[in-house]
Amino acid sequence: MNSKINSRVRLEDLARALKLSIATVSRAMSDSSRVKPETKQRVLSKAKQMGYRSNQIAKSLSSGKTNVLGVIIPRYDEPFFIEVCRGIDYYVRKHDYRILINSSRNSFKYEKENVLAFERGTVDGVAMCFTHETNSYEHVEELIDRKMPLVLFDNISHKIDGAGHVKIDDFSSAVKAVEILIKHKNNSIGYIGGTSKKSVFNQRFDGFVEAHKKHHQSFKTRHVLNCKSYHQEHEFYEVFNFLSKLQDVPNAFFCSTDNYAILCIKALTKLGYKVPQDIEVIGFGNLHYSNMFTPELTCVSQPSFKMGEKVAEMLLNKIDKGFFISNTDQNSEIVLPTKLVYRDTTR
Amino acid sequence: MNSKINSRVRLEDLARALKLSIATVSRAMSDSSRVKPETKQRVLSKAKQMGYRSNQIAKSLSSGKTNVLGVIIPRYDEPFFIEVCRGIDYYVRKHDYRILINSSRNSFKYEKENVLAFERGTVDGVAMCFTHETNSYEHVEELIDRKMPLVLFDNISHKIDGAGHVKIDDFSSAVKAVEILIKHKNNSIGYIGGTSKKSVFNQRFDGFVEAHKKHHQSFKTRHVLNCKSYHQEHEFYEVFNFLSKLQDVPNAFFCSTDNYAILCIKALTKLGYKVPQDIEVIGFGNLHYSNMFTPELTCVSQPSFKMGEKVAEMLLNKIDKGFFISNTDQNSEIVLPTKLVYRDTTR
DNA sequence: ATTGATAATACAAACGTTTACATTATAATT
DNA sequence: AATTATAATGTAAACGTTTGTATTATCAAT
Repeated sequence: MNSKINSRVRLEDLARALKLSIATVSRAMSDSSRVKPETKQRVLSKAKQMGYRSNQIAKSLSSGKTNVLGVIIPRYDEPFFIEVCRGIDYYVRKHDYRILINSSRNSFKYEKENVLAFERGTVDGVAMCFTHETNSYEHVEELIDRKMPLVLFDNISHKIDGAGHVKIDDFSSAVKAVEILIKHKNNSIGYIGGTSKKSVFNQRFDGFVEAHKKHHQSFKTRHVLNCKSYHQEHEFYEVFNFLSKLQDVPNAFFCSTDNYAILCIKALTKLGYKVPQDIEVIGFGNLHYSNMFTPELTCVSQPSFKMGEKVAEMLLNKIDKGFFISNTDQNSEIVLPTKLVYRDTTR
Repeated sequence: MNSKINSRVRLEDLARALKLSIATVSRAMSDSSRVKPETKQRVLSKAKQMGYRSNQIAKSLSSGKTNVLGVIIPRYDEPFFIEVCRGIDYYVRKHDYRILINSSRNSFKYEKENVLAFERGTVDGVAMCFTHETNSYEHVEELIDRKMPLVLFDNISHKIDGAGHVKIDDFSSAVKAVEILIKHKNNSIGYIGGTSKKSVFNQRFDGFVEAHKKHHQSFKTRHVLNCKSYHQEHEFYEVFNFLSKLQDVPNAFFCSTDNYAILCIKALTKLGYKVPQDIEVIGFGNLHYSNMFTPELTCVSQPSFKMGEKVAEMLLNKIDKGFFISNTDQNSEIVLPTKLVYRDTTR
């Protein structure tokens, strides 16, 4: 069985040493009003002396609470997700919770595995962002059926009944960004973005389209690139290839992430264009390294840390209340504001 | 007590439904040879039908194993640490483990809290990197006393008896990098790095000194900067200030991280210098975005993902063996090789 | 049929807590 | 001194597993 039992101090050991019952010791440790101050003091100092550490597993089994939140992100190596995790962590620590992060490695299969793992009782609630592959939702619906508090964030194409939703308005944010480019008298604007399988990217592209429509301007399909690659280097070549083959390079680009914007600028520079003098570029995200580049990137700033905090807040509320905020409830969805950060890649 | 009991299917429910004992059902679920194939089949299909999910908490309490590894990193927002986590995660998943990441937020106080949390039985082992503030080690020694398998990585100034150690050779890597700059006939080389409180930075600086000594070349103390800031923007101004005040800007810089190298290049560019034509720069780390900058960064490549894998391997070995690889054991330390990646910031 | 071996299953304790309920101690009131 | 209220502590069940040991079933050999 348990191989470490011999070394661990348990409530029982404290109880024996103090000639008290386990119950009293337990209550003393949790500062219950039912044990007298003097006894509490004795227990506490004995606990310290004997190096007692409560067994969180036993506590969890008994109380039905783990004080751990599960977080499922599509991948580790995208700073946005880490930033959201940081926000979640920051918030929940104040409430004595910890987070267990699982990456889906960009695969629906792993996403399902991760959800399954969280059905095993190791977490009190789940925060989650879908991969680009996800287009069926039985796995999360089952999670909800099992009464697991769930909050979804970012990349939401599809509202899930019983889950909370935290996102930004990708569509209008994109509209605003592209409108800037239009107002700057760019009559030919290109779009470079990630896979069209990902809902957020589609919404940002739709915003790109909408801005054109709104201002009675048109764009060329050949100026639109939806990248398929996942590795940094491949992505760069995809962007570079795309741009180098164009006869008529647009005067401006709207990119669906900062990463694409940076790659776009790099490729344009390589092709002899100057940003922003010849061509303007706007990114999306505002990663912490976006202002380390020269020229510093103009972009839509996405409140990733804040998003994490909101996700956490919503999730802890759900856990607390012990019931489920319904989809019709105004609290089931939070849309966070974005803002445009003007830096050096626009004029 | 537990508020979810009503909904959860337990072994007992399966047992009752199948008119079997809990023990048999438990054994069937874990594919024990003591239960006959036909019964196993019945159990499995009933489990599926009733939507049974084993309770990991109960399992852990009973078996003394959580199948979770604790990982303590100084901070989330440094891609190096995330990359190490990714390596750990990648390795341990193959062995049915998960990781619980805790950030110390660059503070020794939180680091101790994190260690304490892991003494509560929620993890089977701990992987950890010290913050720059850490210079006392009772907390980890206590962890070891409590028989917790422990592997330290990166930033190790001080060997801890009973712990495993995984690192790179910061000193020689720095020597090699600076030697390149010397071979390129740079007779004046500067150093820009992080806080001298952090062991890895000291070791890299010592390498910088050693390379000079080895080649009978000297450097000026006024060409050395140990940054004190922690925020991206402050860091930039610190670097920019430092450089703008110099009468005699060196012909080359060795920076103790990629980040400083990038900030250094940005500052130099702002001051009108061309990299690498006027001034060469070498970074340290090889972050995934180091080659997105123009010019692409020449740097010492640190095998962060690999480091994670090695940490994980060592930790699982310790857990398996159930005993402690002593410090004298050759297996208690792994030093991973680095390599110099030549890109565009050197000639 | 009886015996014996072994396969299959059952019983019950253990893991370390929490907590409802029961008991005992203490102090205030008569 | 007896009664009562309440403060303090104790007893034991429960949380859902695993696993050592005990029991029963099965079947081959006599």
